[in-house]
Formats: sequence, C-alpha cells, structure tokens
Amino acid sequence: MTENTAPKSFIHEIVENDLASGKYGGRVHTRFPPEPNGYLHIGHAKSVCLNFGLAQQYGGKTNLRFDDTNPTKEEQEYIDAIKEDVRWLGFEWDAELYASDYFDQLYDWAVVLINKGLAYVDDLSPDEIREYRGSLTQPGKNSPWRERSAAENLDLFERMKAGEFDEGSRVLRAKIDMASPIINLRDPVLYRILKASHPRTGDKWCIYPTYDWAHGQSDSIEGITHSICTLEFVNHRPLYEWCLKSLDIYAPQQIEFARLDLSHTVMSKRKLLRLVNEGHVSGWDDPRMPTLSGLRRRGVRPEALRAFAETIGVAKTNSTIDYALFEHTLRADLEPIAPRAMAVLRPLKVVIENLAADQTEWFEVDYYRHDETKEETRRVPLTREIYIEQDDFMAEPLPKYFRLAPGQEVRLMHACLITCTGFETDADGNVTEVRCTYDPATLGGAAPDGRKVKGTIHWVSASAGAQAAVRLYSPLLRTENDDPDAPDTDDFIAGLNPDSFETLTAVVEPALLQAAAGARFQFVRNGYFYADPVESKPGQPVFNRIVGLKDSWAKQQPK
RNA sequence: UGGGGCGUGGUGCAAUGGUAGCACAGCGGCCUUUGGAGCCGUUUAUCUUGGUUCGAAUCCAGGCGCCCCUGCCA
Repeated sequence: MTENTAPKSFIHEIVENDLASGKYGGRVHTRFPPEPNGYLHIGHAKSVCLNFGLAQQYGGKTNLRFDDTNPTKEEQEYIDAIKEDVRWLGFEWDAELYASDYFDQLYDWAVVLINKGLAYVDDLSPDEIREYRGSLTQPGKNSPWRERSAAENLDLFERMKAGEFDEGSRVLRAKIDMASPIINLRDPVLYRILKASHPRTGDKWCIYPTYDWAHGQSDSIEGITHSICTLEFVNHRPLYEWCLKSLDIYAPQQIEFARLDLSHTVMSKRKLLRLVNEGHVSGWDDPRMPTLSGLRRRGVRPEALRAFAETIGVAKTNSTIDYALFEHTLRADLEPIAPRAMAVLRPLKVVIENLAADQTEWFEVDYYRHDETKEETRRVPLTREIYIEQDDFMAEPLPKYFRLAPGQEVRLMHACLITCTGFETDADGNVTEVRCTYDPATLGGAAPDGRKVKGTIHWVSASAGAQAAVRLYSPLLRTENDDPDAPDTDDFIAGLNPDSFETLTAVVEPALLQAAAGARFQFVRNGYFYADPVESKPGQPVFNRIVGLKDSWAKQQPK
C-alpha cells in the first residue's frame, strides 16, 4: 500500500542511517502510544501510518501501547475504540501493551533513583511547587524538602504508595536542577497521589507515574528503537534521556515530527469531546467528525487515509493541510472503484410528452463505464414522467448554460435526447414541472445524424424510481482555521458551519434500492456516496455523501 | 540575549554545494454520453542582511517572523 515513489522523510533517513550503522543491531521497533482518553482522529492516523509504516518498510515491529498513567481521564471504552480504529486503518500490532504493565518496574526504578540521591519526596503544595519553579526568565529555587535523606525519602515514598497521604500533599520529584533553562528539568514530578481506580490495575495503586517517568522507560523495556512523537515533546527529550541515563538502561531515541493540522475542522480532543457532549454532532462517529470512527461512518476507506498520510508527508514544520487536499485524496481513492449510478438529489418533474403513459424504455447501463475491465450492468427504465435536478433546468438560462431550458436540447444520460417545450410554475413563480419531447432516433443516447448536444444530465424515472434518504456533510468549521490551542470559548462554537449537515429525500434509480449496507457509489455528477451501515435496511438504503465532485460550472458563477 | 523547534509558490512536501521540482488549489485550453470523467498547458517560492565559494535553499554570522516550554495532563 505504501508508494515507494513517495519522498522519504527525515525520519526514514534516520532509520536508514541507523540500519546502515548497525546502531540497534539492524532492528526497527516502533510503537504507537495513544492515551485512552478519547477517540482517534485523522491526526492520529498520520502517526499510526508513520509508526506502523516504518516497521513494514524496514522489516521491523510496532507495539500498540496505551499510555494509561492517568486513571482520572482514561476509560476502557476508549481502549476498545482505539484498537478497532487501528485495525480498521489496516494495521496489526506485534504486541498490545500498557504503560500500566510496568507500574511495578517503574516503582522499583523510582526507588533506585532515590537511593542514588536523584529523587526526593516533596511536601510542597501544588501552588508552592509552581511558585518555586520560577518562570521562563527567572530560575526556580530549591524546595526545602530537597535534601532529605535517602532513608527518609524511601520511607515517605513507601507510605505514599500505601495510601497514607492525601492527594496533592506530596509528590516524588527528580532532583535535577531548579535553575535549568529547560523548565522540564527543574525537578519534574515523577509520581503523584491519585486515589482513583485504574481501568486495568483497579485499586492496586494510589500513586501513578507521570508521562515523563513512564514513557521513556516503557520504550526501553520494549526495546523500542525509534520513539516517534510530536513536536511539543521536543522540550521533554532532555528529561527522557536523563531518566534512561540515570537508570543506566537501554535507551531508544526520541524523534519528533509536526502533528497534522487540517483546515476547516477541529482537531483537539477537548473540543471534539465538547462537540459530542453538547450535542453539536450526533456522537464520536458523526460523519462530520475528523475521528476515524466518523470518517468510517461517512464512508471514507482506510486506503484513502493511508494515501493521505503518504501525500502530506512528515516534517518538522508546523503546517495546516488544506481541506481540499483531503477531499482530493478521497475522490482519487473512490474514482477507480466506485460503480456509477443515477440519483436525483433535488427532484424536478419532467414530462416527456411523446412517450406514452404506459410505455417504458429499458436501457442496459454499465456500472463501470470508466473501467473497461469491469462489465457489470443494471437495467434502467425510462418512463413518461422522470425527475431531474432542479439545477438542471433554468426558465431563463444564463449565457453558456448547457442544460435544460425552453427550446434547448440535452441528453438524458444513457437514454436519449430531449428538447424542452415548456414548463409550469406555481403561484410564486417556482417551476413545478418541465415539459419535453424526446427524439426516438436517439434511444441509447447517441444522435444518428451526428448532431452535438452540449449538456448531458442524469435523471430517474418517477414511477420506477424510489425515494431514499441522502445526507450531505460539509466541513464542521465555517472558517479555515481553528487554533488547536485556543480556549474552547463560545467563539469556537459560533464558528461552526450551520450547514454542515443536510438531509434530503432523493429519488434514486431502482437498482440502488438493492444497495447493500456499506456499498459505495458515485452518484453521477453529484459525488461519492455510502450506504450507511447502521441505518440502511434491506431495500431501503440511507446514503451518506462521502465527498462531492468538483463543479466547474458552479465555480464560474459569480456568487 | 531564558531554553528549544521551524522558516521554499496560495497550501503542503522535495531538492542534502551544481538547471529549484511534485501534489493540491488557481488560471487557460482540449475533449466529453459525468460542465462535475479524462487529458494538456500554465502563473506564483528559497524570511532578511552580510560572508565563504567558480557556484548557496543547502555552509557561517547577525537580524526578523512563527511555534513550543512556567500541569501533581499526555
């Protein structure tokens, strides 16, 4: 699935160099380390593809490791969803592991640190710790508890573990340098008291390691070679290395890359959670969500996501990917594989005056006109009354409008040429019905006399077609960007696109009623659609629009 | 002078001392039984100043800009 033509990233180069130099004995071992406190989104997909992709390309392994060090935020529901999403994306891990698997070892290592005089129990309150830390420009100052003896620290740490102290009353800190310009090195907290039950370890622990104390050692235990993470962890690398060096254990290397930012959508877990909780979307799998479950529900294929990850590349520059590139990737993925069919989203009735009411013309139409290797067809009936798109008729056509208009001739795709002879309107002047005649010599759609028709429109028989619910989805945000770190004030909610979801009752050709749940089609001239796997019923599919087709006519119209 | 990361067309990604290329977007054209399939062409870029060099996006120095770091979150 991976294009070998894709340019290699700086990370690939690092891996290749390490392979060449024999740095890890020719091994490549990565890990994907999600915190189970939310659903995976397309940004995680980039990381999943990178980590698993690297292992695949260089014959290595990848662990799925849940970073479950904070029981106050993590839930089993998320663990299950994450596993499902990674598998759906197309990857299988070599081992399913948890940072919590290492809680005993991590505790023992903390004791080692204490014995080396490199960690101490601090009685300062959270507020005091913050004060003592100093600021970006001011050095911090030592805690009065910094010089406790190893014996006293050991005793206190053990009692922390035993549950003798309240949350927030004491922490275990590394003893590094309160004046370091790297704030993470100003005696970072290694353990805090959290009297919370853990999804996996239950009530065994009431002290939990912080990310900084758990991550590098977990990597070390698993023999990870390249520990890939996002840019905001660059500042943590000195601490990552300090821990491993202080313990004198195997040290992987941490490598950072820029996380994905996509325009017109929200990417922070906090905001996604808020959208769900406040009902702005129907759930984590709402097709508008950038979550993998949302994209899956919308009909996006994992192949498209993998191709997208390949396309956007990996670098250290913060950047925002244009939503249009994502949509392009979706179309490129579906274009070759999607069978074509006709569905009229916003129906307008057309009466073909010279076709008898009891007359039906049947056409055998290719599903894959774009692909000569596939020959499946279905039968499409033409009757006196049909539906076309409202947009495909104009009572007073604009210049260069090639579709139906009084006196104008168009092709009904796959069927015949029709000429508009008139139309009817309601009291408000809305067109309610269009009248046409067809040319019997053009059955099949070609004109024997060689006459050219500029417009070809799709259509569905009114009597033989069927109604089907069709839902259109557009980007969540009206604005291009959402600052991923801005507070989720009402502004973020106010910026939501009010038209991101629209349900229509479309008229679809008879064959589409047989669409299996999960089937994908291109509705000609409209876009790619997916028979919703949850709401579709036998004989009554519900379609989600995965992505629209580009529309050069709409584009050239002044707004 | 807190520390760190990063600056290439509108948006992204390449080029690793030797003609700045690719994708998306845009624009123009061809073609068309998807105006929305397909094809072709094309505008636009090395943050800045200086230095090294026959030659700099690439190396060096200064400046500027953006991002990250003051959780007992990850």
